[in-house]
Amino acid sequence: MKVNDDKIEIDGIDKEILRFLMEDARKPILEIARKIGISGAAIHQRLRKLEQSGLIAGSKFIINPKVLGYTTMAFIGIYLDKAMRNPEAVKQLRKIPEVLECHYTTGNWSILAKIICKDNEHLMNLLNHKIQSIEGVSRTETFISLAQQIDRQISI
Amino acid sequence: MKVNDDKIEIDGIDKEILRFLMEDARKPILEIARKIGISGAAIHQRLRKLEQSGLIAGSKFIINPKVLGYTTMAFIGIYLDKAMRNPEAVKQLRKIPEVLECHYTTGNWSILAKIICKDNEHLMNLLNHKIQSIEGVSRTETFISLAQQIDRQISI
DNA sequence: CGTGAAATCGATTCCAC
DNA sequence: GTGGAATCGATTTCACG
Repeated sequence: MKVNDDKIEIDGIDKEILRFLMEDARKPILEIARKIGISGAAIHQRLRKLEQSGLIAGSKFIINPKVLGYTTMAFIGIYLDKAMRNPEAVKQLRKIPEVLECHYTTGNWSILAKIICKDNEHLMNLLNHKIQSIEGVSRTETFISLAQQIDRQISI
Repeated sequence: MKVNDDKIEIDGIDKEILRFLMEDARKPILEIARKIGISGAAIHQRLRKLEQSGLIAGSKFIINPKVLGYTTMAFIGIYLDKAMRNPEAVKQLRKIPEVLECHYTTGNWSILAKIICKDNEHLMNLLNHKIQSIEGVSRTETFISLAQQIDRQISI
């Protein structure tokens, strides 16, 4: 899909529509229409515009990992050997389903990853057997999330 | 909504349904029904079960912050004074819309936050004027995300 | 568990205004 | 922007297997 990164005009009505759908992607359009006093057709027109602008990147069902027994979230700072090409390490990380996010970062590490595990033992096995064994990974630093207090998107 | 954290049975059909909807929350149920060879009513029954189990935590439209000019993501490790009650700091962080995630973590910091900014200047202002000025924050360490390579949910 | 049908409502597009 | 028409999907309910 083409993305126009420039000249996006978002008015207050667009924001109201988006705020509803960012909370619940399946909220009925006609219900939103009634709440903000606009026709359903107008909402559809605006949503098409917002999709074409690239502002709406899609929609997702959100899964609660705790219900599947995944109760341990952690951030892993990864040191890579200078010789190692970072993309190869990322390719290996992508194969590990527990890795939810992976960023090239400034600062101490080459890569910062966010991972989800069932428990501390699972986390330890992941670190020792899967992440540490990636070629080029020299060292890792682990920060376990004891509790996530904020989880949201950009405010519009 | 009540959440049953135990005795959740997810079979292969549930997983197929969820995989579709985790990619696109507005994918037509009947389209999913046709693809996996089951009736629409059966999908609805399973979705009700999955919602009641708490596994489905909701659905969201995903907004692309870049289109709004937010191009700089960063992780901030926050050191808090021992005397400071952490919840008060979180309360202040919650008021800062640029803060997308906030975790109590093991390790060096008290808190690890993920934030989104328009640019480095915006990030600097946020750090100097909003985060550093929170009572109890003694020091911060900033890791700018140069590129996010992986962004996904738990695999089911 | 599953189905198919009915009923009601929403989604989506199109069009005339 | 609007409303109406048309077509399709969403959702629930139900009788049935």
